[in-house]
Amino acid sequence: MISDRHFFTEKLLEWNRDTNTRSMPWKGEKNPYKIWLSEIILQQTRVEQGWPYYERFIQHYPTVKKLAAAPDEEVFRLWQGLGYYARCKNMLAAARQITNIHEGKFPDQYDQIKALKGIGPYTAAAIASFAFHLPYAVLDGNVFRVLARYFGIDTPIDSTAGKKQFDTLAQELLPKTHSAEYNQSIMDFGAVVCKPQQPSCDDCPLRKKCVAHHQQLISLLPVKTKKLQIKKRYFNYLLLHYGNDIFIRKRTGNDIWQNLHEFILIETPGPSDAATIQSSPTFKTILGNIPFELEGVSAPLKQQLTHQTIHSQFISLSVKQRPDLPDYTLVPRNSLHKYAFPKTITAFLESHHLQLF
DNA sequence: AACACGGGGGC
DNA sequence: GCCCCAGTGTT
Repeated sequence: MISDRHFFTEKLLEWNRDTNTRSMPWKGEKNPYKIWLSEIILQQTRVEQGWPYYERFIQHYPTVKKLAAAPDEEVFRLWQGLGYYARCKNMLAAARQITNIHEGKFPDQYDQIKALKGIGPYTAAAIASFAFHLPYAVLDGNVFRVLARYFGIDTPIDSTAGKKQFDTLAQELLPKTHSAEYNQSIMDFGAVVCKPQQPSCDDCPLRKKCVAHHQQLISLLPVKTKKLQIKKRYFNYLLLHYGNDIFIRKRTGNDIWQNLHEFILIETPGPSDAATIQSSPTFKTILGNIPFELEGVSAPLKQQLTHQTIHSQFISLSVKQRPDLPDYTLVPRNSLHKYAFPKTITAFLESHHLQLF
């Protein structure tokens, strides 16, 4: 077992030096701010998807102090479309933690790094090893997969026991004086060779001692237990025009699209046509007895999220008398570009050639 | 310990 | 349609 571990680590580093051609904009980066930014953006996000966002953020905010001083709305607008919006909120909070508590200097100890908002065990280990060469092993989707297959571990990776087992193993495998190189190697290896589907076992330098390869377990490892159930939700958006203005609000609470904006929302348990919406009690609460003109109704739009399928339709109305809507703000239609919206809404606006950018 | 959180891409 | 992606915070 011990020799298998030496074999594993040595072959991995050798593969990285001789064969690995994966290039990324932040590879070899030593600036902890840039490493941190890239890691936050890449959480649960493909490199190709996150790359342009990373470059835009670095361009707008070359230092953590610049980011900390930026207006929230401007930052959310830059994050728009990337998903998992709590990351953006936490990133901003962390930037301000660093500026206020650490005087703008990125902390260089694991515990201090992990204490920052939005930084968990993975990101803390990544920053600690890449920026400061501290001996912390990263544990991300790639590492779980590589370890589960090579060592033939069938403990579910989404269980507490599994996390602990893999974490212990990963930490034991880490060559303490080469943490950055090793962490980079195992993640690249998982992404390039030991891929989720159709891994390149024929070219794999580890296959000689890979348990999954020998026992035909490649497609069965790693094991995950949780299966997600997808809820259906029906969003009816009122585009309520008052002169050149329109009503929007910022989404708060624990629901989806935290901190993004939206129009007047009437959520219904099932599909509703525009006529049903207009005669609903909620609609009456919104408009009272104010006369309105129906401008148009969109076709139903569908957006697939990880845990939800959102069916939405947009109902355009105009009023000549201003309704009292304490939760909503009235903004000029041509200033909508200043606010961050979820994909469903930007897609709708673009398809109707409404000014957004 | 279980669950929620976006959007995109591969098959 | 299902799985995965340089995971974290909340309940």
